[in-house]
Amino acid sequence: MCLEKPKIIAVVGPTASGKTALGVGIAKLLDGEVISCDSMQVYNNMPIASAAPTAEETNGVPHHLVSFLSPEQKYSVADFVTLAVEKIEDIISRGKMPIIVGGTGLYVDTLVSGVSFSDEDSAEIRQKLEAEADEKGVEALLSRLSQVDPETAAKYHINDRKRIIRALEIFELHGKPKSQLDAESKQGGERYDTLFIGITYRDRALLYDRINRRVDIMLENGLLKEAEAAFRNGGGATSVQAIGHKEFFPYLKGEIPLETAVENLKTETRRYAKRQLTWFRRNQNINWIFADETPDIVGEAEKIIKERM
RNA sequence: GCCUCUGUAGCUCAGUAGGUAGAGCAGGGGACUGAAAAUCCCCGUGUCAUUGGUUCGAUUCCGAUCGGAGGCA
Repeated sequence: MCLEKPKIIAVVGPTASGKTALGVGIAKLLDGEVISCDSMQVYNNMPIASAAPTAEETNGVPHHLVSFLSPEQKYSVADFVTLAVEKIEDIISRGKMPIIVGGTGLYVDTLVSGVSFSDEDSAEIRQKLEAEADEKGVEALLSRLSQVDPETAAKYHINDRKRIIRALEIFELHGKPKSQLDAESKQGGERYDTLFIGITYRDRALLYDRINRRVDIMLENGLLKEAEAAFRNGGGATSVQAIGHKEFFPYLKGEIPLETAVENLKTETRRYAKRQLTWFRRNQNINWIFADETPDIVGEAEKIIKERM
């Protein structure tokens, strides 16, 4: 017996492209609820930096997985997928349409493609491997990896310390090479029948203009204060990574002028958008909408939905 | 007005003892399965300000012109 997979809609695209508005527009159209696929919006100390949807923006449409974690709490793809799957089931059970909206490509793809995770706790192993890398060098770890998992080792550059360590960590924890585990994790096949709608700008310069302007608006909305609060709390593992916080830390330490920090923030955001585009570009199933040549974006999305769903 | 320095990649600057040039940043492309807004890899042709001269050959030497910075007055 083969049950039909649940239908969901995924709205993806680079930062500042207008995903939030589109998600809300589609939700209104289909009586849906939004699940944020974003690794930073989950934290409750960075609503401005992460551009978490405001009450005004959501306009009554429920949004899930936003601003519910304090910055000390760890979060990962596995956590995200577990929570998102629950939310989606819940939304469907209430007869509503799940709409996943977000720019964290790894989260979106992992959720949709049906990768499954086992329980694991590898903090100790990782620490041990980190120490070993410091002592003997990453070369030693990579050569060990090529013994136990030649397929993965061949894909990694010697400087990709993080991934080399993770691959060894997986081997020590599960006794299986990462390449094998990855293959097994996909056995269930796609989790949903997903309609992808992407939003971006045909002219990259226009996207970059929007990013620059949005940073200025965030500043007007109190971004610096938000970053300062995070800084005073020791930064937290998350703010150290969060674009919109980390760029102000050197300024708050008195190392660079404010305007330099702002410039750096704009540059980092642009580069982030570029990486997001690289990620999404390889997904051939995305129906792209170009905001700079589409007067009625929600209308265009509606057309796509009617045609393909 | 005179003197000195300076004009090389989008930006900051190296460099060529004369044989058409290279770094950082920006920018572009790619990767990505428990940190992912993170992490990692690859990519550098530009009238060497303009214009004369010397030379087999000038971005490099000399002159003039036009920008820029500083000094003298």
